[in-house]
Amino acid sequence: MPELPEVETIRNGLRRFILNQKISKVEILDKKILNDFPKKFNLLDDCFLEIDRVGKLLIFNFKKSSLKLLIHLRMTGQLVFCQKNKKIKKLILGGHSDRSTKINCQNLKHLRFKIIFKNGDELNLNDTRRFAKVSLVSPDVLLLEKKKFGIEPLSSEFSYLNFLEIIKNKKSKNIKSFLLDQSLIAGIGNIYADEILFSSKINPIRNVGSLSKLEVADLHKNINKIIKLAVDKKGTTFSDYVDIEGKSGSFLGFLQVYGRDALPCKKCKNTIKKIKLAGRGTHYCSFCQK
DNA sequence: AAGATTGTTGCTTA
DNA sequence: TTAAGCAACAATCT
Repeated sequence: MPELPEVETIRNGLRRFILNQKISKVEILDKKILNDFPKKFNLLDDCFLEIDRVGKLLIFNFKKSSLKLLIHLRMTGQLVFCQKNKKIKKLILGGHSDRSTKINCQNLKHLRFKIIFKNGDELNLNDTRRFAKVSLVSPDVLLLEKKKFGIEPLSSEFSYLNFLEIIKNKKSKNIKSFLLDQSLIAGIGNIYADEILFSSKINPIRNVGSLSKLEVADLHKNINKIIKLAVDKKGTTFSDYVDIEGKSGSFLGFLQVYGRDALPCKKCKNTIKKIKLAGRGTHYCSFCQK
């Protein structure tokens, strides 16, 4: 469930806690989540120098090793930072709003991967459904991976002109699947796709080619606006997320259509519809979105 | 108790 | 060549 804003929130949280901490051990508890991982590796006494993000993918850079640790949380992955002897013992840095997966350091049922630091702190990867992917790869492989991603919606690359360039070759594509396509624009998932389309007053069943110039311009603006706002609010899907000040992700209160099936539209009171599109539950207001 | 859920890949069909 | 649709992946909740 974590989309760009949630992954960015996780990245910011992690940077504050694990950078420059000496690593003492890497534990693999479930091999299924390993994607591309060497049998032998040495990260003892190494540490994380910086954490990057592309789309929904986290990229961990080491100080000594040239290898890159890649973590994709997919749908139910959660990163939990556990401090050994501090006031804040647990810090849930990712995951979803499902109450059943309230995670803590002692809940080992869904623990898949773990990094232990020399001072006793731990970074745990929990994942109920085991879809998460963890890789440890060379810089070359990372470059190949990065090429699969489209433009970053919060980068300066995401200009109106570049957006036109992306959209002009996809005229026959459905607008919702266009937004969800990671190779075109990186990081938008189901929640923000619905919110962006509501904000742009565009019906999700429309074809890209049917959009007017004005609608395309509006859509471009709203992709940036919604994603930026969601990052500011530290994401949506963090029922249990707490940052160091004890604040949780608050975009939930800003949602206009997602999860509001059969509820009145916040703008016009018309009933929000829910349909299946691009294989995903899609929420929209048939009055506001034409 | 069947169906829905979420992200991504991969297959099939048009 | 392109895109839509669907199953698969695994676990859990409704």
